[in-house]
Amino acid sequence: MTTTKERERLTRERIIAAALGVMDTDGLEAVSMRRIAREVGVEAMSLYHHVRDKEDVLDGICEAVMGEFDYPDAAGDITERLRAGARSYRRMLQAHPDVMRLFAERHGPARSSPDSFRPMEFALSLFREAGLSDRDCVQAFHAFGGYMQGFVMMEGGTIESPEHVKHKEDLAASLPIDEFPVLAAVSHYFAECDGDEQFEFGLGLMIRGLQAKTAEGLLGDASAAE
Amino acid sequence: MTTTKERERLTRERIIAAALGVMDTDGLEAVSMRRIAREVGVEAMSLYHHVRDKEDVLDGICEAVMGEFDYPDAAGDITERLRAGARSYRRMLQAHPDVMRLFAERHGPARSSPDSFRPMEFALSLFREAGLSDRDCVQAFHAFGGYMQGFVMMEGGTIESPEHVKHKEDLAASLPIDEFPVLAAVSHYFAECDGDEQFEFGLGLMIRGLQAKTAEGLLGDASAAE
DNA sequence: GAGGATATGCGTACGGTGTAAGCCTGTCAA
DNA sequence: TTGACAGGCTTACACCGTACGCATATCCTC
Repeated sequence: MTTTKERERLTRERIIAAALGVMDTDGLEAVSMRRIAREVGVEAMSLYHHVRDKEDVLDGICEAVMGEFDYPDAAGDITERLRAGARSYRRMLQAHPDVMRLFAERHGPARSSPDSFRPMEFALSLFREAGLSDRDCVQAFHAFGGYMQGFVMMEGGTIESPEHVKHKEDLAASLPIDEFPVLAAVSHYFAECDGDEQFEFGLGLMIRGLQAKTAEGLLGDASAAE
Repeated sequence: MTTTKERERLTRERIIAAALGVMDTDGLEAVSMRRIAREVGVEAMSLYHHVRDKEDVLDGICEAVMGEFDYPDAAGDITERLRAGARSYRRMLQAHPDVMRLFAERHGPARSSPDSFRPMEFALSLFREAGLSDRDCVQAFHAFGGYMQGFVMMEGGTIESPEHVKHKEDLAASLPIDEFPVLAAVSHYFAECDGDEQFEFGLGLMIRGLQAKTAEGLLGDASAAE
């Protein structure tokens, strides 16, 4: 006779961890209440004692992932620290490829607990340290956040079937060259592109832009003072 | 007696247009085969004579949206043309808020027909005109594409219930100030932030970065020639 | 200890989903 | 006239989220 004692107690945390596990191994569509329940050794309806509904579980997944954000060491100059933070954020997202789809539904990471605001505070403090006005901190936050999430979203992550990849390549190769001259000319670089390098490139653009902005110094701040 | 003649002939295009309509008015979750069928005055299974499966319909939606991309006039200097292209892309996405969720599943716009490559060719030709090496064209494409899509994804679009918005504001307001000093200091700018302005800011960063890159001139090209 | 309250599990059931398989009929070529 | 076929419809199945009610294990109060 299994008592509540001997079978591990069901909690919201266990449920969300199980859901995250299912998402990572079998993809977002595999995440169903019945599947999560099976994973934790329980019937589907029992989950509802610990979570409001499925949406609540998905929010929990977002939170859990954000909780894995690895705050980089405060070493190097500020631009290097910005880079390190961005790399860390990308790694966090890449570790759970389908989480971007949840972010997309939620228009960004679901921030439903104080903890999930910590990476945000971290980012803002970096921008402030870089010498940006309060106003520009918010702007930069949106700019960098948009770039990082958009980039990871585009670069994929979930395993695409080889057949599917082949189909895309075939289509690209079959394009009429006279209508797509530039695409044809640069397609080689698309094929061999390295994710890390691409990410650094865009990151470099934004940081250079930021440097130009701070170089303007008081001008930028003055316009922000409104 | 309704003949095939008098009731408008069912086609893939009509199906996808209906699906897009449902998505725009009632959101992505409302897009079901039964609902689409009702919309075009038919039973669900009839759709399968014109469409492989639901995934095919969703791909079609992505294509249809990409087809709405409005190529801006070739006026002004190259940076202004880049800005105009980016604005146009954002407007396209904003016109169909939930399409970003489809893009997220597909790791970018589903490019399943030659037509859907046209905006890509356009973007690449702009970068080339800006003086970038072939290699940097691809890098810039990923950087700008990531930024634009990520930004639109974050800024939302689907109607969020007022209750939901209020909940988020309450949570943000309830954060302990000593743990979130920067967030507290700049929160005012989050509240009043204007989407257009934010978008331009990030866009400005990337373009400035690009200018710095092209200013290096031959150096950048030489390293790319490898 | 006895008794009741509460928390947490389970089972059943309903209305939704995507779609496989087969049927029925209007159109058209031979 | 006949036969093929395209393009609708119907039925059916396995899944989904979850409302509702019941059983039991735990704990608090007397």
